[in-house]
Amino acid sequence: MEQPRPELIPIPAVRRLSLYLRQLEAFKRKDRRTISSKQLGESLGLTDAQVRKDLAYFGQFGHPGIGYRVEELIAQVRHILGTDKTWNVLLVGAGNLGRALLAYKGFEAKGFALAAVFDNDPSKFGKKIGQYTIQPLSELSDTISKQLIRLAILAVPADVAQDVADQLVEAGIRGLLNFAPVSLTVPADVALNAVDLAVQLEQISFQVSLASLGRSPAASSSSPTPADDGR
Amino acid sequence: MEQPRPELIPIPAVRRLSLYLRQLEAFKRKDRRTISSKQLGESLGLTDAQVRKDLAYFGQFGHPGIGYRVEELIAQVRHILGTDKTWNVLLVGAGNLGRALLAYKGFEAKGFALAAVFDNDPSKFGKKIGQYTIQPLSELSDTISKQLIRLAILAVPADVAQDVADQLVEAGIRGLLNFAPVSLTVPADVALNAVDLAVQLEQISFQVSLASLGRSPAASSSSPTPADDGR
DNA sequence: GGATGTGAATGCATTCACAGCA
DNA sequence: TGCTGTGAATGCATTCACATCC
Repeated sequence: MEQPRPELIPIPAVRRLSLYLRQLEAFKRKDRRTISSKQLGESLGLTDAQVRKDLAYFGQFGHPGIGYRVEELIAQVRHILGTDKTWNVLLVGAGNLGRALLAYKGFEAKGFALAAVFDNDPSKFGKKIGQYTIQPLSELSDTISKQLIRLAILAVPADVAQDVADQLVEAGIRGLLNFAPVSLTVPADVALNAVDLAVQLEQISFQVSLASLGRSPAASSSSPTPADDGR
Repeated sequence: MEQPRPELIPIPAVRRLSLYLRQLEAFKRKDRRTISSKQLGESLGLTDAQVRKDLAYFGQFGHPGIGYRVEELIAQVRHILGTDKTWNVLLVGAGNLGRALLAYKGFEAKGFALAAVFDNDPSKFGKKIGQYTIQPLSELSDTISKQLIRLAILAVPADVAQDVADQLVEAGIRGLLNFAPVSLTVPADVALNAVDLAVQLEQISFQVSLASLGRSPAASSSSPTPADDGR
């Protein structure tokens, strides 16, 4: 009955929650009505116990003997993640990456709506990208309060990223997704996640180097294995 | 003296290694010659003990009383990650995201070189993007063996991602960075990392929801805190 | 003094294994 | 029987604290 104290929820469990949601939506598209922890786990390369434990951190969603009802669990997970309502998201940086993110249509279905685009290059001010007009950073506070924006995506060059982040926080942004290859400093009450392409490639480089070297004499093992995901 | 067995290296330590490298390169640009575990840790929001333990998994790189010599440690970490040599990387998917990745110039400096671009849309075959000519997937094996490519970036729509991944593996790719929002299945000896934009935003949504709700009466805490990074 | 490298202690996260419900 | 939810047991990762070296 009691909601579990958020403090004791493992961060990895929250990350997996997003993956469960993605799988559940895929199962729903295939008209699956219910799913067991075993099946959901297998689709992600996880054990059934892991799936049950993760979900149990947030409440009791399953039905003994049945499993989880797909549609019901989707609604629950969306509610937990906060994506049952739509978030307005602001983008800073109208370079290549920024424009690609703008063009990506997958957001809306996931509960995020691009609401405004900013850049610090005066030559871009007023120009339109699709439906969006590029605004100068000086209009940040205004736009944020008028459109109730709380989340921002940062797709600016590394050398200005901290400066822009500071302005965003100052203007009231509560969560930040950083694509610039630098480590940002923000107040403790501002959520921060980072995606660094080079870091991702380096992780793969490490794994491949390791495999081609060591991996024991039986290096030619290639069982048609389950799925691993971004870590 | 002995190289530590790779099996007992924590995966989180490898992830942080990439972040250490990024910081070290930044310190080098500022002409720092040496750095202590404390300073390196602080720049990333980690403890000194964590930094020392992580680095010690891979060897003895420090100098008691001095710290780590920046340039020396950069070379060591690059060697560990396998980025002291350049990797040829292939891109599949010449859509918005793919083109943005192509345009991103940060790769070379990090040890990765875009070597070829593929798509499965016949109307794109032969077209040029920058210096790259878009090739059909049927030429995968050929190009991979001729240019010695082992890594691939997948920036295709979700519904064809698994199919393309299978072809890449079949053609000899050893590591895969997946941007499609699906969970891929690959053989155990193929390295796989995934970046899903929606998942990243959901994590932030969760954190922000949590903060605005609970976070104890003292919710107005905003100490100008250290850096958190992609998790 | 100022720093590393590292066993030992702690703290988290995962897995096990089973009671209980449909 | 089939499956969940969950304490208890295990296994990893982080932190502590100190011997050691410049």
